Amino acid sequence: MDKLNTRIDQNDNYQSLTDKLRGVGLRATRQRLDIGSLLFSGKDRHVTAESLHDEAVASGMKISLATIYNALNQFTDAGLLREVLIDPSRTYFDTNTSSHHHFFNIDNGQLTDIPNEEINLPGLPNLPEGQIIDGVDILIRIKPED
Amino acid sequence: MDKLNTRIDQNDNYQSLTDKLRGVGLRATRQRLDIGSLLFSGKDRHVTAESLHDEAVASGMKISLATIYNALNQFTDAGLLREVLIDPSRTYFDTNTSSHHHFFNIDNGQLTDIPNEEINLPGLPNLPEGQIIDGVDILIRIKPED
DNA sequence: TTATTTGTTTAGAATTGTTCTAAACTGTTG
DNA sequence: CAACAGTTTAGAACAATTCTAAACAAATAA
Repeated sequence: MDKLNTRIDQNDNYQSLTDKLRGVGLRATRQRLDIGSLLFSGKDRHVTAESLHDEAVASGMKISLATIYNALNQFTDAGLLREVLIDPSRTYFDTNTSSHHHFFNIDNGQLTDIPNEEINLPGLPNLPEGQIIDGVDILIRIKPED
Repeated sequence: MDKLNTRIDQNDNYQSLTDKLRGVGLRATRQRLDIGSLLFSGKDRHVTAESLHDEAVASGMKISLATIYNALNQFTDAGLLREVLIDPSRTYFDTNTSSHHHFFNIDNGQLTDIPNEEINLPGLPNLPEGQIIDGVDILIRIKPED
C-alpha cells in the first residue's frame, strides 16, 4: 500500500492528463504523460528543457532530452505552456499561460510570477499604424538589497 | 573633395568617439572606432552581433565577428549599450541606454522604441522581501492587423 | 485480435549563437 | 623608440537547440 501509493496516484493523474493531451490533439504517450505529471501537478512552474530533463531523470523517468524539447515546444504550440523571455541564452517555459508577468532575481536566477492584479499598464502606448497587440511581457529584474 | 568627404567626416566623428571610448576606459582602436561610428551616429539603433558585422563588412570595414562580440559586450558593460530581451535565440543590443521599452513586430522581427512618456507602470507590485528593483523590461509584441 | 498506418521517441549528428585560446598585432607610456 | 599591456583574430570549443532516420508505440481498420 506504501510502495504502490505513488504509482496509483500517478495513474489517477494520468487519466486527466490523457484527456488534456488528447484535447489539444496530442497522443498520450508515456513520455508526454511523465513530463505532464511533472509540469501540471497543481502549482505553477518555470522550467527549462534541461532543468525538466534533470528532474525527470532524477525521478526515475526514462526520457531523452530531445523528447523534452519536443514536448515543451508542442505543449507551447498547443497553449499548455508559455515561453518567458528572461535570458538570451536559455528558453524558459511557464505552466501559467494566463496573462501575467514576472520577477527575475538576477542574483540567483529565480523566476516568480507577479500576481496579475498587482501590476497593470493603464494607458497602452499608441501602436504603429496597422498593427495590433499580440502580447505584453513585463519582466522586473530584482536583486538583494545592499 | 567628394571621395574624401566621408573620410573627413569619419575622422571628425572619430575624435568624439575616441573621447567616448577613453571616457569609459577603453582604448580607441580602429575596430572600436569603426563599430562606434556605425552605432553612435545619431539615431538610436538595435543590432545583433551578426547584423552589425554584416553592416561593417558591407561598408568595407575589416573586422572579425569575434571582435564585434567583444566590442558589443564591452560597450554594454561600459554602459554605452543595453541588452534587450526579445528572442531567446539571439542577443539584441540597443544604443538607447535610457529607461524605455519596446515594440517587437513578430511578423518581421522589427524592434522599435516606445517613447518613454507613452508608457508607465503606475503602481509597481510589492517586491519580495529584501529585494530591490534592478530594472524593468516591457516588451509589447505586435503584429499586422487581420 | 492482429495488421496497418501514422505519430512518437531516440541517439547521435548537425546547426547556430556565442565564448575561448593563444599567437600576432597595436595603442600607450616612459 | 622600446617595452608593456591591452586588443584582434582565426579557428577551436561550447552550449542550447533542432534535425535525421531508424526503432517503436498508439490508433485504426479489418
